[in-house]
Amino acid sequence: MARQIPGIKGGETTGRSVVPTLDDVAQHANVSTATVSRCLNYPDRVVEKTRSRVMAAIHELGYSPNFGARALAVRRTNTIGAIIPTMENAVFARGIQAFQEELRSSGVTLLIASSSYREDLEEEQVRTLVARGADGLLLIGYHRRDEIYRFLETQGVPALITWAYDPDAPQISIGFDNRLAMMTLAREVIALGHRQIGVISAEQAGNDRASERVLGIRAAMEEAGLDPGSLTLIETEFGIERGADAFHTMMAGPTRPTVVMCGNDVLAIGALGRAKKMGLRVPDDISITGFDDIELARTADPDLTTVHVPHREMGREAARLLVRMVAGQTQNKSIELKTQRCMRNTLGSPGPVRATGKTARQTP
Amino acid sequence: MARQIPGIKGGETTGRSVVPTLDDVAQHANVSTATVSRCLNYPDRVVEKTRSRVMAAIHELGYSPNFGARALAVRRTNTIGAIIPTMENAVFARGIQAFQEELRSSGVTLLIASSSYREDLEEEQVRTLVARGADGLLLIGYHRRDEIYRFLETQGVPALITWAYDPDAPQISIGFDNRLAMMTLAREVIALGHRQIGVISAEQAGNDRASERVLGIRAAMEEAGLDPGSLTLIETEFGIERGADAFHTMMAGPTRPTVVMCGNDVLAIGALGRAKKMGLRVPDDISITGFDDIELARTADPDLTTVHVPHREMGREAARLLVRMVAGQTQNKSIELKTQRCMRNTLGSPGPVRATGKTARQTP
DNA sequence: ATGAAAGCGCTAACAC
DNA sequence: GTGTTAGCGCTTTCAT
Repeated sequence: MARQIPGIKGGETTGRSVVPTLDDVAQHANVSTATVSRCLNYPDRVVEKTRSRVMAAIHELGYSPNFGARALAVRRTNTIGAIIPTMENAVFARGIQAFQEELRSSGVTLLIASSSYREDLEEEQVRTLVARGADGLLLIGYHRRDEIYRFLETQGVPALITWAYDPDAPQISIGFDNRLAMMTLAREVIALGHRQIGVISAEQAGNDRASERVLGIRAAMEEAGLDPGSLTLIETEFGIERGADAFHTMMAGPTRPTVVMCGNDVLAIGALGRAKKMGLRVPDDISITGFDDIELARTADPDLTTVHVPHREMGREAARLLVRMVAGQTQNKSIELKTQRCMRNTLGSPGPVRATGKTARQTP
Repeated sequence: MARQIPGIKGGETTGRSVVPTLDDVAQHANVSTATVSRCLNYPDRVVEKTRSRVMAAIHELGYSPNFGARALAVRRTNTIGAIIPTMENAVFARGIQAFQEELRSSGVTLLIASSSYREDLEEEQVRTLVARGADGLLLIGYHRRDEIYRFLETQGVPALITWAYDPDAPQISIGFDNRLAMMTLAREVIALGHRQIGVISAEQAGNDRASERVLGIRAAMEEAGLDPGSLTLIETEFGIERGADAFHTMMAGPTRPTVVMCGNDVLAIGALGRAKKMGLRVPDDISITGFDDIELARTADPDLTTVHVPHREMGREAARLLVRMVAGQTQNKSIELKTQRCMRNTLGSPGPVRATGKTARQTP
C-alpha cells in the first residue's frame, strides 16, 4: 500500500520493508524526518499540533526506533556493559542487580555477559561489548592482559574494576582489599587456637580475588609465627557440590585440619553440608568459614561465619562512578569499601568436644 | 597527524576522531573500504598479500568494528535477547547459562535483561531489546499483555516462551506443564495421608508458572475428594528469608498444616531453615516440598523433596529452537519437556513421630 | 517551527 | 581480486 506517494528522496516507494522507519512515519504524518526525530527527542521543539499528528502516525504504524542507527548518528549508546564470572553466584547476581537498578535511574541500559571464569571468553566479551557500543565497562577484578587495557584505552571506553581495590593500580576501582579482609578473619581463627588450617579456594589462576584471599590467610599465619607452608590448600571450581567434594578430599587427607576456610560462601555451604553428612559436628569437630555473606550464609545451619561484602552498595556506587567516568568526568579515584567479619556459628575453638561460647545457637 | 593525506571522499582529512574506522584502515593499507570489509567477513575472497597488509593496518590502528553500523548495513544483528524475572534465582541463572553457551556455538550473542518480576519493566525491556536489534527473544512464561505480542509481531521479531508449555497457545514454547508437574507431587503428598496442606507461593499475579502450580495442588486435592478451599495459601516475594517468614506465619496461623508445599526451592529452603530454627523436625513434625531442583535442594539437610525441572536441557533446546525461528524456519512447534518428582527426605507421613521409610537419612 | 541534506561506519551490488 | 557507490535508519546543522 501507499506505493503511490512519491518518497522524499526521488520517487522512492514506500512499503519496501516490513518494519516501519522514521521515514515512513514522516511520510505518514506529512512532515520531514527531522520533525519526527524532534518529536521523539525534543518534544517541546515542535508545536503541539504537528506533534500529535506525528505521534498518531507512530502509533498507527507501530513504529519503534532503531537503536543502532541512532547510536551511529549520535555516537553514543547510553549503554554500559558488565562482565561477570558467573551468574550462578548470588554474590554477583545481587551486586549486578543493584548496579542495574542504579543505572536505570540514570537512563542507562545494562548489557550483561558472563565469562564462566575464563580469561579468553572475558577478552572476547570485552571486544563484543565495545563493538556493540558500550560507553563504559564494569569488570570484576584487576587481572587481565595488558593488551585488553590498551584496547579499552584506544577505544576510549572507560572501565571500572570492582570486587577489588588497589589504590596503586593504573585502573580505577571500587571494592575492597580481599587480602586484608581474609587476613582479618584468619587472625580470629588463629586467635581461637587453630594451628592446622585447611583452605578451599576457587582456582587462583587469573582470579586475583581468590589468590589475594589465600595470601591473606598466609599473611595472618606468618604474623602469628605459624608456618604458612603448613596450610592445606585445595583449589576447585565454583559450586556447592564442588565445595562438598573438596571438603571430603581434605578431611580424607594426611593432615586433617581443625578449620577449613573457604574462598567463598558457596564453597563453604557445600563443605558444611558435607561435614554434616559425614557426621561431623560443626564447629565442635571442625570449623568452617566462608566469604561474601550471601543470604544462604545466614540461613545455613549452623549459620556461617564469614566475611560480609557490601555487594549492593558496591553495585550502586559502581554505577554512579562509572556513569561519571563515561560522562568524561576527570579525576575520578578508586573507592575503598569496608568488609566486615561476621562471627556466626561455624567457627569455634579447635579440639574435639571443646565447644566455646561462640558456638551457642542463637535460636530466635 | 596525517591530516595531509586527501581522504577518499573529496579531501576529507584524517585524524578527525579518536576511534579508528574502516575508512582509516583502508587508507592506512591503501585499499578500499570494501576490501577491508571483505578481509573481515570473507577472508578468502581477498588475496593473501593484500589481506596481510590490511590485517597489519587493523592491528596497528587498534581497529575494532562498529557493530551498530554493521547491523544497520546487513539488517541483522546475530543477537538474541532474553528477559528473565531475576538473576538471583539459580534456576534461571543455570537455564540462561546453558542457553548462552548453546547460542555461542551458533555465533549468536546473548543480551540479558531482568525484569524483577515486574510486568511493566518486562515490557520496557522487550522494547529496548527489539530497538537494539535483537533478532529474537526468549521470554519466561506466557503471561503478558497482548499488545506486546502484537508489537513483536509487527517488528518481525520471533519470541520463544519458556518455562511453560501450552500447546494451544498461539506463541510457541519450550517447557513443561507447571500444573501437571505440581499436581503429580501433590498426589504423592495426599497419598501419604496429608489432609491439611499449606502452600507458600510466589506472587501469582502476572506469573503463570506460580498460579499454575497452585492450581495443580488444588486439582490434586479435588481429585482425591478433598476440599481445595481447605488449603492455606501464602504468597510472598522471592527470597530465602521471604520463604522463612512465610513459613513462620503459616505455622502461627489458625490451621496448622502437616505439609507445606512451596512454589519453588528457594522458598522451600527458607521454610526448611526456619522450621529447624523453630525446633520442628522435618519431616516428622512437618513436611516441606519445593519445586525446581536447584543444587541447593540436594545439599539441604534433610535434602529437599521437590520437582526436577530440566533447566539446562531447556536452555539448550531453547537456543536451538530460537535460532531456527530467527532463521525464518517455519513450522516450528512447541516442545514439551518432562519434569520429575524428586522424592527425597523432607516429605513424610503426617502426624507426630510417625516417621516413614522415606525419612531414612541416606548417609553416604 | 519545520525542512533539506550531509553524514555516522559499514556492507553489498556492480563495475572494472 | 579490488574499487565505486549507494544505501541501512537516524540525528543535526543550517536554511527558510
